[in-house]
Amino acid sequence: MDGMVEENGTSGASGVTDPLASAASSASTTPHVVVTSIVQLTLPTQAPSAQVQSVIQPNQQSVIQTASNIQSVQLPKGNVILVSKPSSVIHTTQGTLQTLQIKPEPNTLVSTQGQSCSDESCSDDENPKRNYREMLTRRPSYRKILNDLGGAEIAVIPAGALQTESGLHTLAVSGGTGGGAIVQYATNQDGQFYVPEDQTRKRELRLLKNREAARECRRKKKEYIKCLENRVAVLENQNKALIEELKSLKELYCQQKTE
DNA sequence: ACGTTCCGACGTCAGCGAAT
DNA sequence: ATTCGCTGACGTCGGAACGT
Repeated sequence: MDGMVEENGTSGASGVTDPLASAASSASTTPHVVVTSIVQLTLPTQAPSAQVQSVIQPNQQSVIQTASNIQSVQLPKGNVILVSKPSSVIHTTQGTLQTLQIKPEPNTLVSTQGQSCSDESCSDDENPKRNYREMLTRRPSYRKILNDLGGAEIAVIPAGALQTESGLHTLAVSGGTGGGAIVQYATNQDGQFYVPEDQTRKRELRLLKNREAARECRRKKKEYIKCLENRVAVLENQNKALIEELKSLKELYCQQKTE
């Protein structure tokens, strides 16, 4: 933990966007956020040193981590942190652990209570494209279709059938994990099937990339759900507090009225 | 101990939109 | 038109929890 924490105390820190202004924008969802001071933090290590000038609400002890090496830096209470580097993670240590990852936009304000989150996945904005996509029903996979048809594990098409102009054949394959696949085969002089090497390599590369993409996608999805859950918790607390406030104000009003 | 059910993670396919 | 990345859907697997 050799991170450098530098207290500026003003919003005019070098190259720092005005946190108050940003806080105001996030205050639409978090009107109770009070900025007390600004911490400019340079995370340690040679690795992607996440320079963080970041954000947080008062009276919360927080931890900032870089996404890559997960080294954390404890911050004193009562500071506002402005994150200027994407791919940083902020954990609060108060109550249940909360994690926010700053992804796409630098200079995005983040609050540790999860009311506002820079990740697009945490946005309340309606995404028409996504909504549209969600409305679309997906057609069944080839594997399912084959199963429904009572198909065998592998449907082999005789050499010569479905031969394309390029001299390749198309086979529908199922089995193993996941859905079916359409694979192109060539035939040699004996009429036996083989898969061209470059095609095999391309396929392996595509599968590898997709594997990693799927992993990342799941990670983001989990993060998003956590973010939503945090938000629910925060809003529930706010709601409770407002109800209490309303109640006490009512009582006060009634008292004064009777006097 | 065993079978069953549930759950989370994974790999793959398919389809979409964006980038080229 | 093609390529690429993202993500929903699907099937599979392994482990935990549970009932018998």
